[in-house]
Amino acid sequence: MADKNPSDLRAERTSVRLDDVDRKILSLLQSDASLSLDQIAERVGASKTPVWNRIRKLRDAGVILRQVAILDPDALGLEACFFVLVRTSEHDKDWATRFLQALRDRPEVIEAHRLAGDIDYILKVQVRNARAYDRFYQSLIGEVKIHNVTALLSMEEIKATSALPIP
Amino acid sequence: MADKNPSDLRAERTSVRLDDVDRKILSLLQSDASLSLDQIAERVGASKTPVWNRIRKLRDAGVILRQVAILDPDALGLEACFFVLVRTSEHDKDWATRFLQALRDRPEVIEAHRLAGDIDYILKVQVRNARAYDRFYQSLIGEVKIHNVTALLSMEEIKATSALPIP
DNA sequence: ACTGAAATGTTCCTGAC
DNA sequence: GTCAGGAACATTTCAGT
Repeated sequence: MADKNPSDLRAERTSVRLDDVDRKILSLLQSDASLSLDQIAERVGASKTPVWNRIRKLRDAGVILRQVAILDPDALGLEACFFVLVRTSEHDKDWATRFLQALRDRPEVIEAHRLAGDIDYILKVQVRNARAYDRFYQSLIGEVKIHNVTALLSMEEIKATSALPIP
Repeated sequence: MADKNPSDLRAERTSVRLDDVDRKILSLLQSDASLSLDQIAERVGASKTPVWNRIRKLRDAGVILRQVAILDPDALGLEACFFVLVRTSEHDKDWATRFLQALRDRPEVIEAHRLAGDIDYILKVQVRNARAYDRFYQSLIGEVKIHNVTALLSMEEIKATSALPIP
């Protein structure tokens, strides 16, 4: 996988200009990246060459980041999903660095965001069961000091898509 | 690609047995599904045919759900990400059906979970900016009655992966 | 800038061993 | 598990529109 270099000069600040054909291509690839060039060309109503050129351009422009396989958490026995709301008292840079590293090092942490407002961080954590979550939690608070933690347990995944709304 | 038949007898309730080679294959495909069979075979230390048979088995068993392209939200101009905590007073089935449909219909809703505890639902919403979030919010509460909503604005995506921890 | 065709190399997938 | 081969596909190029 290509690393994201934050200092490189890709056109990420100014959002890329897309026409309807680009949008259709992106929309198709977001839902099924195993489609062949022939199938994509047919569905967007163009021929292979221009479609191929557009996909290349979208990749180079950084619109398409990568292609991945989506696995079923249940089939892997990962039946518990928690959203974790974190409040911290520490706000120095050293603490933040260690906290971020702790999150990046733990594969159970699927997603982590720093927030505006009185909750400082939100995590999405996918584990086998509640006991596995507790192990994760104990290990995390053992590694970095955290003021307050609220865990929200998901009972049902109503919707989960990797597809962004294409503007 | 083979169609998924929802009524078939896949072993999704009992988690599938995996050996180290399966785990390696899944781990590779989770981070880069554009790898060729040759490359995967080389990296897991096996030859093409057995690797191909394993991938087929993992697909048929429902462990590998699908293959998608991951897009960059910033490159698409989707610079605002909100986590939305929803409390409702209504708990009848009709309300739930309409609420779920409203979420499924809105492409800004990337993720939606029903929760245990005093917060009933959590949503992840990806939009262009705060104004677009407000439009989404107004439209949602206009469609279904919601008791209480808290929006958490993401300032920074610390980690975001589609890769599950493989047990 | 797109189409259609064609050439070439690569990869997939099957079947034999 | 290995190997080999035909089918399918991706990736260029090129002439015509």
